[in-house]
Amino acid sequence: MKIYSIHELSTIAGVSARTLRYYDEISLLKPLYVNEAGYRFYGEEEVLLLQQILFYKERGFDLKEIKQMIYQKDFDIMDALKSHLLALTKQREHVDSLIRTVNQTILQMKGEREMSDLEKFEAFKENLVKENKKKYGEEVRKKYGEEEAKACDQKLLNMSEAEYKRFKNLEEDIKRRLEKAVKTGCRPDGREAEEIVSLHKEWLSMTWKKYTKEAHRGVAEMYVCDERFRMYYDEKEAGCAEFLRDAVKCLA
Amino acid sequence: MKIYSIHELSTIAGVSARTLRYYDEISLLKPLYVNEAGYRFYGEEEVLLLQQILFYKERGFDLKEIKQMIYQKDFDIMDALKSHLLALTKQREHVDSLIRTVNQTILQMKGEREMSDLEKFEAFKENLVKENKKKYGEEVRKKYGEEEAKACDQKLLNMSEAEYKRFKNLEEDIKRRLEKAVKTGCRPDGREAEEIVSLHKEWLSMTWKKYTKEAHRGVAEMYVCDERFRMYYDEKEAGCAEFLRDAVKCLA
DNA sequence: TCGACCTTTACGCGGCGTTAGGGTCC
DNA sequence: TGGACCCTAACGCCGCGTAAAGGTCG
Repeated sequence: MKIYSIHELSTIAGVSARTLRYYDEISLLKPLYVNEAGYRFYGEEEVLLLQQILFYKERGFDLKEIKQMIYQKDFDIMDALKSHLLALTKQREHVDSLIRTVNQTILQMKGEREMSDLEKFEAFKENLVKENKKKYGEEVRKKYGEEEAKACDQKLLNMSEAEYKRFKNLEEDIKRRLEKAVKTGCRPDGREAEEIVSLHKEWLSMTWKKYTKEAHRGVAEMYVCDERFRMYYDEKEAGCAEFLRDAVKCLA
Repeated sequence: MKIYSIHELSTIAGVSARTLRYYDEISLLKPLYVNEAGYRFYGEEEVLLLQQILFYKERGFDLKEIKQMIYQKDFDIMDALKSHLLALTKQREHVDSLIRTVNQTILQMKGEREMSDLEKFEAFKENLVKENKKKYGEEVRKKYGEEEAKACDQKLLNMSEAEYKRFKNLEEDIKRRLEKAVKTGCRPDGREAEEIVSLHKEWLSMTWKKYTKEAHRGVAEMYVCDERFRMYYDEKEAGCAEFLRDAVKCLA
């Protein structure tokens, strides 16, 4: 089993050694063992616990609460992980809500919209922590049961960071080549267009169960209709979304 | 102009009165004026400043830093808002990254995947704060110029909370009716299907610039191919995504 | 005159950062 | 033997919460 010194663990986990000593002091995370000189050493179980601690911290629990949770007699890491998933999806909604508030405030400053003072703070209040804390106790386990599938099974969010980065790179590559193709006036039934369509197919296939031409054409059509997508493709060069749609229409 | 007492402001902003007094004490947020009895009163400008303070807090700045930023000679709320947008989109990515880590950890615990100890903490480290703090200073303004469009112009995130809630309600309504239709064995070319398709069209139109049947059919096709969507519709009742696709094919 | 609001002053806490002074490992 | 690591002990900071003791407003 891999054993870590205090500095090693602090490095891989991105916390300070002082923090680990403090966690030891308050018995939140004890080392696996301590040698005669007093040096602390941590094993695999401690690594997992530390990860749990950090997740709970992200969710806004204080250390005392965390201690109670992870040293409950029936603490189950699997349950905890599922609970993190739920909490994190709430976090996402919270951030989205903040983004909307910023956007609305911008619109208001431009004079394009009215906004009450209450609205300006709505997003901050969303009882994040309260909601969060309710979600543990006895009836949690049932809740997980119901909501588990909802939170877990989005393919994108199930990728590893490595996979995700590859996915993102491909996405950017497609965008760059699209921009160039439009700028240089390529034809949507030409050689380069064909390659772009093929890359796009590959990219779609990373998240699709079964690829079909019809769906591919449909998505391309949507890129033009849905502003969120069109703005993405047309960000630097107008007409990219349409070029992609036409290319897919011709070549997919 | 609307004038708020300390308690009123604390209520609409979701902070404590103590906090406001503390902000006064450290000269982070002074009242508009103080009456003879020492009562504090806040006006519209203070409301806006408090909103800025809270945004910066969400981004992880401490009060001293915030003070420096908002009392810079050339502080511009519009610039600040745009900077918040950028920071918040990073936050979203951060949360997504955490979600992926949780999912991967779950897979590892099920024995379906290997995971290094480093990977377990990758998402926590993402130099959120550091990245965040770099993004202010002289060269910020240029940056905004470049990235502004990217961050701002997603239609969904530009909705007000009220609009957004209506949007979400419609979404849920569609889902419920779909589930019922599938469960009761409705035909995809029947009466109820027609209504669902119509609701779905309305829902799409809330984010689409121009609605077209082709795009509608395409999206419906995609719902079946892309797990992320199919899982959403099929969550409680299998076959919803396919039902919707078939209905759209027949009736749109 | 009452009760809801406001004030200042002061102590305390959580979660560490940060020395200071010294031991240990290879 | 040196330098990279480790230790404990102690103080200090930030951002408030909280309580005490009292003034003010309608």
